[in-house]
Amino acid sequence: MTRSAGSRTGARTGEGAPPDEGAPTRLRIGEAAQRSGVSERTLRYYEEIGILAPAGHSAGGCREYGPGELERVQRIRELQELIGLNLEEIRGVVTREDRLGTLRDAYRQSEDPDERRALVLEALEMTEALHDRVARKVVRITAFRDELAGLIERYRTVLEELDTVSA
Amino acid sequence: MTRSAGSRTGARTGEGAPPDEGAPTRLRIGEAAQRSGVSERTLRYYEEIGILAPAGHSAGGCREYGPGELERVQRIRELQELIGLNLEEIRGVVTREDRLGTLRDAYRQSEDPDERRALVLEALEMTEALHDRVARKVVRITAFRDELAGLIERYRTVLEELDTVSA
DNA sequence: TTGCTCCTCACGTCACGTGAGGTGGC
DNA sequence: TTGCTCCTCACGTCACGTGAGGTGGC
Repeated sequence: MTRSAGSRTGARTGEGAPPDEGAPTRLRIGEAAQRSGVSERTLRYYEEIGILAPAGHSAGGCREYGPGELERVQRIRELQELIGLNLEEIRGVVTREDRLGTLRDAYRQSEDPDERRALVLEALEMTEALHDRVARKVVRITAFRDELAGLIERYRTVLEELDTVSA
Repeated sequence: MTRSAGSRTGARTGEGAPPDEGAPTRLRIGEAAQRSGVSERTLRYYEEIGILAPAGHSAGGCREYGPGELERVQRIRELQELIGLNLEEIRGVVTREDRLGTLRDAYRQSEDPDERRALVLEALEMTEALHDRVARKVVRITAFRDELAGLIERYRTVLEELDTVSA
């Protein structure tokens, strides 16, 4: 409930703003959407289905997003666009990553080592599976790119022939 | 209306079938869907919106697909999954490719050379635009793959550390 | 006749898009 | 007060998924 409502326009047009007071930059939904390249609706929808919560709310009830949330949007988009996961699958991935994140918190370093090991192993296997999917897609898309390059070559040849004939 | 209904099971389990009678293999929607890796509904939907027509119909009214249609499905899928075009954009691409295809028909070789040139030039520019989009995506997805590989490395290191500590 | 695949509606779903109508801080 | 951005419904859309109910050839 730390009342830090304002701070709009951020570091936009160099205005000699005071050096950060320590609190990370909080953006309202409009700016957050623009910077992460999605729509406001998308951010609200991600919140609705529980895969991305705002860092907090302003006094007036506006959603506020920090850098961590923007990174999360990037992650979600990568998993969605580059691998082709749906949002339910993505929930599974980011939930596991969240649990892993808690491992790095200092006050949890003393937790059950077996459980820690199991969690890291699970994350390793999940990431390997994702890597495989991406690697296969890289193969397909590279082949497709080369196919298009070949097509371009042929069109150019045809054009040259058409020109030499008409000349 | 060439009545060639039957020919199911195709060249499935080596049955010593008579060597092809010349007519290209026609598949009904079930086999066609399986071979191109999409659902029957998807093939019907593509027909509904006018981007893929069956090669013909059997006497009983069943849709029949030839090798050309299966290739077209592949093309549509590449444009959809690897570039991220929607079906309206895909319609634009395949329509242009169709017009280009008519250029190769012998009985049309005598058409207006200026129009031919314009068509090929148009196809060249369209393909270059597609190539650029794919190339950019290759960059992104390769970076993502490497990022995942780095994550895997780190998880493995963490696991080793956990093991040496507990040993 | 029984199985299988096919057919045509037609409603459901996922991931948002797009207004409608209203509030709230500079 | 005027502008702007934000809010919450709520219906629309795209690309299919998923039965319902029925026909047709081996």
